[in-house]
Amino acid sequence: MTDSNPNDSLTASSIPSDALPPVEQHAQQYATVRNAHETELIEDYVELIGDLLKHRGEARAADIANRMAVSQATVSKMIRRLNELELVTSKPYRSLFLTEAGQKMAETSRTRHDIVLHFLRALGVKDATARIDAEGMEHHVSDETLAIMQRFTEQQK
Amino acid sequence: MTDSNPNDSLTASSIPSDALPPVEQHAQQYATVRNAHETELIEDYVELIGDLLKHRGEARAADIANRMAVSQATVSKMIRRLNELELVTSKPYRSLFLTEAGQKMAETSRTRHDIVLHFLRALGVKDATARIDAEGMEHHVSDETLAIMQRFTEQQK
DNA sequence: CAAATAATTTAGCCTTGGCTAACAATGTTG
DNA sequence: CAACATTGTTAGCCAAGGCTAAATTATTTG
Repeated sequence: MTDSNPNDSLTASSIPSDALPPVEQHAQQYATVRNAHETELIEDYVELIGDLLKHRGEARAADIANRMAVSQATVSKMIRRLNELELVTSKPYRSLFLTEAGQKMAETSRTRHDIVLHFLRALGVKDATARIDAEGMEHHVSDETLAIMQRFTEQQK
Repeated sequence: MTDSNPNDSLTASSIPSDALPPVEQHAQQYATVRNAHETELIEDYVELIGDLLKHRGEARAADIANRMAVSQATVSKMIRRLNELELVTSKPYRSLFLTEAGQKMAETSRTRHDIVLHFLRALGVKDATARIDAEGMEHHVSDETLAIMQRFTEQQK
């Protein structure tokens, strides 16, 4: 129980963090993360498709592949999934469109993404780093934290 | 090549949040996240094993399974992987131990985790939420951002 | 100390999300 | 308009990380 971790420079904080949480709470943490992982790639695709439609007028599989640094085959397969999930509509060899559900998801993702990105910049993180971090963090930030981030960013202006 | 970006010549910081980043940068963001995904489960296991050893004196597969809300079979399979990666040592049907590399990873992960957790609490996020968010965020926070988070937390004291 | 219980491992299955290679459709251009 | 280039799809492979069921190995206890 006595913690003498030399690398932990934060043990002086008011709330100690070196105790194991109760099993149920701990399990909940991991389960939440696993759950996020199932949806985050989907959200990334939908968000990107929405962005491409907005800024380029069309979303082509080749563009997605380039922007995600992934093969076209991977994109093609994923688009089939998005179709099954009724998030996009597509005709073979033609550009993509978002369904209503897809648009809603794209918007939500984009908003979350922007809040996290702006927050990181407001904190003082360099742009390139903030973009990378935001991409990874956005799917793991609760609504509660998101609201706090947004407030923080507003106050910095 | 489609998707040439007319805004590529602008400096990063002047790109408004609703513009698409240059393809290479965008690709880098996604690649970084994919890369993080490959290691984060490993890190979670190693971190948890380290915590169990520290607080309970031993790390048993059943405890890991309970705390991760995952089957024992899944844990057993993962332990084989951790062995191959030379992060843990184990004899069949016996408790686990971390190798030197494993200990180092556990410590690093724990430190990152704590910094993020303390930061979120310093921001004003409720404890239970902060724990869940920290679990998901920790693997996606760059060293740069981590340092800023730590500084922020210190100033709040 | 034998039997019951608990813990661990193995086997075999599934889904996801990558890949390459080959093929098909579309677009471009000499 | 025929040939070439680009884009999209399909087939088939792989590894990771879940699961259940069954077998194996401790551990506890009557």
